[in-house]
Amino acid sequence: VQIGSALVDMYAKCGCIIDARNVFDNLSQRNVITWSTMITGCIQHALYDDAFQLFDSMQEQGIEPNEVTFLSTLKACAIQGNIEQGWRLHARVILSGLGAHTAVGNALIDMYSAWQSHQDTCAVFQRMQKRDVVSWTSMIGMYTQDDALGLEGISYYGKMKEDGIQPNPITYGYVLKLMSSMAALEQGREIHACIIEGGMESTDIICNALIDVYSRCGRLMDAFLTFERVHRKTLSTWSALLMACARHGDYLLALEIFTDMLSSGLKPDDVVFLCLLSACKSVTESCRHFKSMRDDHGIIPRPEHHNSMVDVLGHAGCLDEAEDLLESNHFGGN
RNA sequence: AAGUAACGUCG
Repeated sequence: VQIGSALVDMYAKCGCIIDARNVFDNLSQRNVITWSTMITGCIQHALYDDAFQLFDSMQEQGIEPNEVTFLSTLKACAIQGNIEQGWRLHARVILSGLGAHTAVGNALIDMYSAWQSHQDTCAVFQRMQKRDVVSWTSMIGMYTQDDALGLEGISYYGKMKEDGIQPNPITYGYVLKLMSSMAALEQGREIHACIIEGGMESTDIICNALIDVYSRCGRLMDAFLTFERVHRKTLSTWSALLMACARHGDYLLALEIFTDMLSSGLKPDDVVFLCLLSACKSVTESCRHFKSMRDDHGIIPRPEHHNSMVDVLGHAGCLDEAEDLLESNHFGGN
């Protein structure tokens, strides 16, 4: 059974979900782990219907889902916004006696938060018996969805510390995001001090968040200094810096950054181009990058890219061209 | 042998 489960897992993680399924179907012995592995594999490949069919079949065959099974199926409901299935799972969690399981509770928080059901999220959180970093961090994360709720998010950060739970870089990533959206500078400094105290000031996730904070405060230099400290620069890192240039109105600098990024070997994605386009001031530059994105990098323009172009055209006073572009934009952007 | 929060654009 163990070998079988491991095989299914291996194929699923290699991206061969078909092979995983073949192995799974041909196994003579399957336990909860085998089923959960297969279900998780399907979910990672966005095969949600298959996942839930398997979830039903396993029970028909007398195998009860355990906490791990619930963790991945709840996540699937969160991602696809499958409300009926999510409620059903929540009920099943309670029936299975897993109502007090911390990780399962966290998955529920995350699901309701992804659905934007504020009430349900809070209800689950309050009923939890043991809350860990993930529970608190997920709550704080929920409050980053809406700028108006920033203060509430910060209050969770305070309560978390009172509760003796140590925030981690992910927590601080969210907290910094809240701070910058509220433009709370003094509080931001306090947080920064805590981050340094915790020895987390050089973790990539925090640096990426800091680049953003600095750029919103107009501190381009600090954004750059932070950028230098990032060990593994990802697309997020680069686009945060591109946005910093864009906010600063420095197209040439953005272009230089973009070129550096290309020579570092990373492949730009649609978001990187959005940032670059938002730094463009002239129609020629903007068109050039737009075409290069589509033709050289094979990225299908989204409505947002067109909108970015429309902005530049508008600023340049080319209203007719802007209108043409808007009309050719069939994706419903404005 | 399976598992929950993870940083960038606009939203």
